[in-house]
This record gives sequence, structure tokens and C-alpha cells, in this order.
Amino acid sequence: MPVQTNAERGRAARAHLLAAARDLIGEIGWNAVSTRILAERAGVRSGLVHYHFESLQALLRQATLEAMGEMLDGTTALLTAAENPADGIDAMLAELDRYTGEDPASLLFIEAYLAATRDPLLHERMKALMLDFRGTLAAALGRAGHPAPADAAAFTMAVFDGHLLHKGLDPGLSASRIAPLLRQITSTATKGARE
Amino acid sequence: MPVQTNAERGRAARAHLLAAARDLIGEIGWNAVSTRILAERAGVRSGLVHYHFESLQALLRQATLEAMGEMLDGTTALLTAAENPADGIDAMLAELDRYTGEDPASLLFIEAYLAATRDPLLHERMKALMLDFRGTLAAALGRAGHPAPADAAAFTMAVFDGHLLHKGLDPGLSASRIAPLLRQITSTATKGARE
DNA sequence: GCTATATTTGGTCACTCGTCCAGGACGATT
DNA sequence: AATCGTCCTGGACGAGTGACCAAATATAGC
Repeated sequence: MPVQTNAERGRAARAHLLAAARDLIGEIGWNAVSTRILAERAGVRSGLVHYHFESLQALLRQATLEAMGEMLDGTTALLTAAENPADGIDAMLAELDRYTGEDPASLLFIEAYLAATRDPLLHERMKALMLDFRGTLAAALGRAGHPAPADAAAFTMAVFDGHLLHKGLDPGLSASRIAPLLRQITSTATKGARE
Repeated sequence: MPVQTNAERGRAARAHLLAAARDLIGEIGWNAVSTRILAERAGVRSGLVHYHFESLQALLRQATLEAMGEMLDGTTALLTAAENPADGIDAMLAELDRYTGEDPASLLFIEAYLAATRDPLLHERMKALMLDFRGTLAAALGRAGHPAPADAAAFTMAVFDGHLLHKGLDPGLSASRIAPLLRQITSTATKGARE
């Protein structure tokens, strides 16, 4: 009666490596994550990296895409739970304020944008995730009667990531300062028709 | 009658190293720039790096700060040359469209934001540059009668950098798509009093 | 029990890294 | 011509790198 089956141990090691990658990319930077540092953080031996993953880059890529996917899923949930897109975006902004722009989670996403410019496969997958969410946001804005939902969606996403980028330099920035301005963009036609 | 004096050669080598750093940081990433790659690109021997600079990091830091300073100076000129801040921001957006989000110049700035989170001195200097420009922008908006110039300035800068970040993923993005939306933010009170 | 299969270990490989430095080269000064 | 200060060269140092693999270990199926 083994405490862990063979396959369970394997899955656990794999998961530990992916979790360690998520943290380390933000902490020390994409290019500074080595097989040995990664393995130490994950509590496994460095040789395991290339047993479970094709390459170090493949591991980092997968960890990044999983983190982005989960984050966008959560954000999508916030959006669809709100009565109208402007309120949904307010909820997203409140969530955004939990990131400081210097924590590993924030930096992971910025590192990912850079890594994507040098890794075609990561680029493709990230673009798909991003366009998917942008489409969801644009659809919500369109249903609410926004005159240019696609542009407003792209604009909103740029504001989010740009805000995060600047918050790393100036921690005094707060989502509450940009919320009223962004609402001007996203609720343009809300005072008009709703169905 | 030497073609180059000793000091002239020194200044040239120094300048070549700084210029090579500017390009390489964007091309291959901050952490991937090594003394040897840098020297080869600059056309000098690798030993020279530590003759002219205290460390590789110090070289990268200085190259980055010079590039950012020059860029912000040019942008400030665009802003002050315009009749009102909203027009100035339109001119800045037109300039922004010359960057693809994948060229070395764009990526240098994004790399710089990340490097600043791990290099206190770079952080301090970049923050000063950024706050200085934000102050200039806010002052212009305030003079034009904007009700919340500081917030609008921070918002505008986030839009710029966020747009650049997203353009790397989706080259289809164009500054012309966000210009009308941003104008909504920056020209709020323009229809009202002007002095 | 014994054999197949999956996972893990510990180490090797050739290579690149930042930093440092002794000594050579060269124009300027005396 | 000799000296001085600046600029540059080429290599050395220990440390760290991604990838790889034979051997060891642990579970699963017979």
C-alpha cells in the first residue's frame, strides 16, 4: 500500500516544477531561471527537468501559459458576473489593485510579453489567449451599446497592462485613480439604450 | 598629426559600447547581453568594457537612461510645440505608431521597466525621468483646464506603454484606433474655458 | 516471487559568463 | 630621447549554464 503511486509522484514533481517556474520567472527574470535554481525551489533534482519537459524553455512556456489562462479565466468570470461591462471593468480594476507591479505575479506577465517576442510558439499561444479575452470584452461592450466595442476593448487592456508596468516604478499609483477615467471610455453609450 | 587623439579614441569606444547596448538589450534581452557579445557588436575587445565602465550592469543602466532621457526630451518637445495638450498627445501617438512593439527600441523600454524592479539605482533614475515627464504633461493638461490633470497624465502614460506592450503580440493594433478614445480623456474640459 | 515500466539520481559534457589584470601601445609632455 | 598617463589587448580565473545519460530505485502486472 504505497503512500504515492508511481504516476502520482510524477505528476507531483511536474506540478512542483511548474509552480516554481511561475514564481521564479517573476522573481529573478525569465532568462535567469536555470534548471538548477528551478529544481531546488521545486524540491526535486535538476535532472528531472529534462525528464518531464522537452527543454527548459518548454517548461517556462507552459508555466506561463497556464498562469495567464487561469488569470484570464478569473477575469472573464468577473466580467460576466457583472450587470454591465462598466461595472465588470470596475471589478477587474479592484482586482488589479491587489498587484503591486513588483510582485512575481505581475512581473511574470511582463516577462511573458517580452519572452513572446523571442519565442514564436509562446507568441502564438499568448496571442490566442489575449484575442480570446479581448473578444469577450468587446462582445460585452457591444451588447451594452458601445459604439466602438473592439477599439474600447483593446484600449482597456492596454490601460490595465500599462498601469501595472508603471506601478512597478511608482507604487503610489492606484487603480482607483484610473477607474473614473476608464469608465468614461467604457460606459460611453450606457446612458443610452440598454436592450 | 594623428587622425585621432588618445582621448578621442576613448570617447568613441565608450560611445560604441553604449550604442551597442541600446540595440542589444532590445534584441536579445537585458540578461542576455554579455560583455563579449556587446564588445563584438561595438567593434572593440571585451576587456574594454570594464575599463570604461564599473560593471556590465552599470553600462546597461547608463545606456538605458540615456535612451529614455532622449526619447522623453523629444516627446516633451512635441507636447510643448502643440497648441493644446490634446493635439500634443495626438502628435505623440503619431510618433508612437513608428514603433512596432517588436523593434529593439520598443523592447528596450519594456526591458528597462523589468530591470528597474531589480536594480535600485536604475529604479530611482527611471522614476525621476518618468515623474518629470508626467509632471510636464499634467501641467499642460492643467493649464488647458482639465479637472484632474495628474490622474489624466498618469492614465495617458499607462495607455502609451500598455499599447506598446500589446502591439508586440498583435501588430494589427494601431495608435489611430486608440487616439479618439484617449482624446476623450485628455480634452474633457477643452470645450469649456480656455483662460 | 519476478519481470516490465516509470521515475529519480548523480554526475559529465562542452560551453559561456563577469571580472580582473599584467603588459603592450601610443600620443603628450618635458 | 625619456617619461608619463591614458587606452587597449589577450588571456586567465572560478562559477554557472542546458542538455544528456547510465545506473539506481520504486511501483505495477504477472
